[in-house]
This record gives sequence, C-alpha cells and structure tokens, in this order.
Amino acid sequence: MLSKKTRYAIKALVVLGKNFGEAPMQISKIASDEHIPKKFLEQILLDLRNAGLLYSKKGAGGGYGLVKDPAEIFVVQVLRLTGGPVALLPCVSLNFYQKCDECINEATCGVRDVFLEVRNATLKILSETSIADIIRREGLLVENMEV
Amino acid sequence: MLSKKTRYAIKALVVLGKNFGEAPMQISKIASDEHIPKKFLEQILLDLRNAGLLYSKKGAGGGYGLVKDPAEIFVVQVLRLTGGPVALLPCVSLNFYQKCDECINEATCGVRDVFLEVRNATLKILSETSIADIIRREGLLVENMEV
DNA sequence: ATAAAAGTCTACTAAATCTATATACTTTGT
DNA sequence: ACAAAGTATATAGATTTAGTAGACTTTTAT
Repeated sequence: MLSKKTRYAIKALVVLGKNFGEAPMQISKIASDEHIPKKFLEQILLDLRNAGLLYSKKGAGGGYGLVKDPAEIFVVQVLRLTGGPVALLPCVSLNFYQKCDECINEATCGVRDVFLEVRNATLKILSETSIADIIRREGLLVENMEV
Repeated sequence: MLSKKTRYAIKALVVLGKNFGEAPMQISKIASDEHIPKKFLEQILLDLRNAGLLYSKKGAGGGYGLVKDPAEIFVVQVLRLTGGPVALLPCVSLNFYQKCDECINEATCGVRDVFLEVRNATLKILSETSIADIIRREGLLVENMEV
C-alpha cells in the first residue's frame, strides 16, 4: 500500500499540473480543495521542492508551482521521492534494495523471481504514466460518466 | 511491501510443497531450515491450517503438510490469507476495499484509474503463479547458475 | 516602515501496525 | 507415563506513519 504521504503528493501534483502556467498556488488552497491536512502537506511540498519538482514563492501572492511540464513528471518519481518503494520485496527493489535477512540464496530464490516479475510490470506502468496522463484520464472518466 | 508474515508463509508453503506426499514436517524443522522465528511461524501455519491450506498432526511424528497439490495453491491466496493486500490503494483493492477518505469522487479519480491498472497487472501474475511454479523457477535458477 | 501573507524548518506526539516472545494447554505415539 | 508436537491467547517491544506545534524568514501591499 502507498503511504498517505505518497498519495497526497500525487494528488497535489495533479492539482498543480492543472494549474501549470498560471500563478503559483497556495498550500492552504490545495489542502482544502483536496482534503489534505495542511501542516502535513507543507512538509510534503517542501520535499518535492527540495527534489526540484516544484518551485516556491514566499510572501503574499506566493505559493507553489510545477517546475516542469506535467507531461514530464512520472508517477514512479513521486513514489521514490516520498519513500514508497515500488517492489513488494526489499530484495527486488531497485532504489530501496535490502537483503531479505531470512533468505539463504538470493540468486536462486523462486519467490524473489516471481516478485521481480511483479515489480517489472508495476514499474512499466508507473514509469510510463505522467501527471498529465492522470489529468487526461480524469477527463475521460468524467466524459464516460456523462454519457 | 509484503509483511514478514506473508513472506514467511510463502516460504513455508514452498518447503511443504517440496515435501508434498511425504510424512508431515515439523514447525521446528521448517523454522530452522528457512531462518524463521519458530513461535512466529507457529501462528502463521495455524492460520494457513484454519484456512484449509494445511493439515496438521499432533504428537510425536506429527507436523504440517499441504492439503492440496502445490500446483493448486496460488500466491495471491497466500497474500490474502496473511493480510497482504495486492492493491497499492485501498480504493482499488478487491478484498480489502476502503474508500480513500480524502477522495472527492472515486468514479472520476485519475490516480485511482492508474493504480487499478497496476493492480490488474499484479493480480494477473500472482493469480497465475502457484507454489509449484515457484519450486520450478527455483530449479531453473539453480541450473542457470551451474552453467 | 510595518503588518499581513505565505513558505521554511525542526521537533515532537499519538496512533497504528508489525514482529516476536511467553505461557499454559491439548493431543498423540511409544 | 512421558516426551513430542501442535493449539491458543496474551502481551511486549519496535518501528513506522500520520499529524500537530511553534517559532522563523521572506515578500508584498499599504
């Protein structure tokens, strides 16, 4: 399961993606629109800023905005920045690798082999899906509802 | 990430799968072979037994064994029995569904739509892979090592 | 110049969950 | 009778997650 932190980060980026090109958006606006605790969101946006995904502007009229086009920000990046490993086992994680301490021989572990396959499938989707894609999907879902 | 409980359960089933058709195997044997804390494993095997996957026999010469052929036990079952949800978001989980409390409209949520796709890909693999498959993969990996 | 708006930074707490252990009990085989 | 082995429940300890608090800095508008 993704942590709330990761979920909130993605949602915030989607909102900021819709706002791309406009004036920066305030934390409090994002928080109330998306039902995210404001203080928690502050920390998350700060992390995303320090990672270079967002710019910020202090003072009146300040706020946050995307540095890059939403089509160039991929979901997998957000997971990694917010500490959500893609893999279901530590021993198949690319960015959060850890030896399974009970494992006898990693190279011949059949369990690992299966979850490597799962990771690859997940990774493919998450590294091909951008914030812009999420916005697009949202639009499609709304259309389908109206029909 | 899968919990240790889920990982230990899968490993235990693999060991019992290799032992299928023979005399029941003792918890302490499985625990020491697989480096799993014995007391913890006791609880896990009990759960798997109560779920109908294993039979048990008390007393001297007792132990645990698979009820069905390892080719008929799928990894997805084990995840579910041991509380490891397949989905990365509660709102796309089939067996552990929960509304995301911050979500405004689930039906048109683009984030959900992406993670639905991820869940389907994961589910496909895990529901097609059996304990017997894991054992088979292990054999293949060992062969490849030797070459 | 000053006050208000807005982000920054660090620390802390509360709750939940996971992992593991302890203890006492029951059944079965020799 | 006794030892081997599983059953059952409770609980402790550790870790992680989620959220809150408070004091600080920068910027804009008046």
